Amino acid sequence: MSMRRTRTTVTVSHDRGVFMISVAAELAEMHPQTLRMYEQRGLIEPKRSPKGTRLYSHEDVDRLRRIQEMTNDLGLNLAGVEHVLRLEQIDAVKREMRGGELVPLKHTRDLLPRRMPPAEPEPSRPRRIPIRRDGEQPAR
Amino acid sequence: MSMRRTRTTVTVSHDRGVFMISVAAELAEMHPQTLRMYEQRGLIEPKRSPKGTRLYSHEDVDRLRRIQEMTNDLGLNLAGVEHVLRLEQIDAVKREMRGGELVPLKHTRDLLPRRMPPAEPEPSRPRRIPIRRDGEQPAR
DNA sequence: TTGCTCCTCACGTCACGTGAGGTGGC
DNA sequence: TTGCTCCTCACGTCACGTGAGGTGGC
Repeated sequence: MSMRRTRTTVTVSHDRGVFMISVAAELAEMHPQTLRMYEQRGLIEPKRSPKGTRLYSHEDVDRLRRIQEMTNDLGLNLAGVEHVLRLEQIDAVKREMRGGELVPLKHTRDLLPRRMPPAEPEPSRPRRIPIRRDGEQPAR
Repeated sequence: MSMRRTRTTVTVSHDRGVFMISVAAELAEMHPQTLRMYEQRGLIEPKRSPKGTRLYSHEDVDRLRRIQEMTNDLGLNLAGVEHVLRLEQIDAVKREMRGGELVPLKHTRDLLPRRMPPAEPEPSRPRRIPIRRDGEQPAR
């Protein structure tokens, strides 16, 4: 009867990488390949085991579910998801330095980078650089 | 020399419909057809002349340029634009009833409608209702 | 061997912008 | 008549999700 433990509660730190990709995918109700894609786009950054296997934390899974929500329920594309998450980031920072003036949201976008901040590997690419107003005025 | 006015400044109320679609489109640097599309999706609601011609206000054009920015520079799709504009709306309301507690943004999305509020004619449609986790587990 | 991991490439579907086509009134 | 408006329909392009194919180590 070596140390028979009945019911043990294991506490896992919220940001510790514990789920391999198949498990994380199942928890987040996503395709594993999708998780890899999101990582490539810089939406999520799972830890890695020494062998290189992705390890997702509880926080990571939560984030994935939020992304899932925006993507599936609200229909945002990934650029939209990135933008919203960034807005929340900014909002969190502003709340942190509370007590000061609240910056009116109309100007908040001035704080947003046109390109992603240093940490992010890939910038959100513009969809198109259209040549607009073409064929609108024959010759003027 | 009947009433020769040199340099008159006309003041136009910011929400008064004054630009017909071709002008508004040029000011916003968009295709007129795009403006019609945005209206159909509930992103913009220009006034109408008695004859039914759309009349865009300065506010409308500003809004169009903001949409343009999100769409072209940041790559958001229209669902994303709707969402962001709605978030700002909520934020504005919260700021209005200032002095009270700030609602943490993590919970802000609980205030968001799954479907659009009364004023909006068309709800943002979900992109897909995927049957996920298919082909992931053969038989379990 | 099986079942996972890693990766890259390719295809199908959908959103969205815009062109076209036909109407009607200054 | 011309040039605008209105509308609807259709097509091309791109994003994104996912399947497939081939690798390697418990």
